[in-house]
Amino acid sequence: MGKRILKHAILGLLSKKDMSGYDITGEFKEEIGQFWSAKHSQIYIELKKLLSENLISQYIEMSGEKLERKMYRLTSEGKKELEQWLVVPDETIETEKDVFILKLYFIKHIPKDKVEALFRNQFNIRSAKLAYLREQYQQIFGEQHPLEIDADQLGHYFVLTKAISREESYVKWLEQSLEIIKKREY
Amino acid sequence: MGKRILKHAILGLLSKKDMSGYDITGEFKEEIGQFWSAKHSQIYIELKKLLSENLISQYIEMSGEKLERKMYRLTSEGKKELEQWLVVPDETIETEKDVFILKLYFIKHIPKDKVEALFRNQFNIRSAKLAYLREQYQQIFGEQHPLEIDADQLGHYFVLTKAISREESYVKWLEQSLEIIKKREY
DNA sequence: CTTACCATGTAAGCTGTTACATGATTGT
DNA sequence: ACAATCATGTAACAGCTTACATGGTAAG
Repeated sequence: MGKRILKHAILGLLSKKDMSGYDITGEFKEEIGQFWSAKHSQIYIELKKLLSENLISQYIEMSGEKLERKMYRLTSEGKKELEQWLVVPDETIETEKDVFILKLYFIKHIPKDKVEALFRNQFNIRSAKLAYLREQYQQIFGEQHPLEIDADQLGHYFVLTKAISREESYVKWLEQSLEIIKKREY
Repeated sequence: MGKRILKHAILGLLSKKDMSGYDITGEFKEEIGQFWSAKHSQIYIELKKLLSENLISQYIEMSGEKLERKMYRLTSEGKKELEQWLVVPDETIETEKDVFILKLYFIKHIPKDKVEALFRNQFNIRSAKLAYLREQYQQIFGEQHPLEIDADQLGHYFVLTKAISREESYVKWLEQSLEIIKKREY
């Protein structure tokens, strides 16, 4: 049996407010998408499953004349399920897969100039992501001190600071490693 | 079509030396398992696929009287395929999934004492991992300067330093975040 | 003798991606 | 008109995990 993480991610998102499948798809393109995501095709299927498990309920909202938005709301059962899942500590850590580092493990088979190109590509992507995350942080929290952040925004704060910390560390390591590559003859 | 990453990971591992499916399974429990891994059930299937694609060849080695080890070796085609794959820059970054941070996004629904327990649990797991990685580094590279590391070991060096950097950053962020949690009333 | 490890494989089921398919709404 | 975005869904396939299944070897 799988761990049904998407199931609980959706329950969590619906705990903030009622949403459609389309809305949920959009959420995974925002900050939380740094740590979990899914495509709409999977989300619509999961929503049907949750509905049949009575963890969520459905109602229709109209967008204009004909366009139906199927809105979903947590049931009390769904809220209970979410709360139970949240407090269970995870005993093990999943492999945090990273194809760039996997490739680097086989660096012996990559020509030196190509190695530098791969590093620069990764540096550009990661730097752009970091800049985007910092901008998000500024827009939402500005110069606010963490102790003064609203309880409703605390989850958002942690997700953003974690994502920023992850990318900062990545970029720093890339810089250091590229320096080593450039200095070495191999 | 998928990206066939396991396929190339196996080709990469076989580029170092001939291995059995069991050996490859073992490799994914070592350092490279920090960035990619697979279970034996998947590996045996992938090896058959690679064999039918003529990217690897097979021979039998005996362990004792009756126990057969099916050894695999890169073919020249396989080596070419690997080298081609290695130099292609990845345009996008996959979501680096992390269930702990996902849960934290829904912190509003976790009682304060349980939040602290979750943090401490994560701190213990990550610290242990970091200690293990540092020990590995010491054993393999000791006080050696990066510019003096053997070309054969360079991939290993980058994978280990990246894993250490990742865990250091994670632990630091956990400490800072737990401080905030403890100071806040919510 | 018994435990841990070596060694390979299949089956069932769940998770996730890509592609196919359709139609409405909003802004230019 | 046209494009971008809103909105929902299914089908086929690929990736991955868990469980089932079997047997050999080495050390105490």
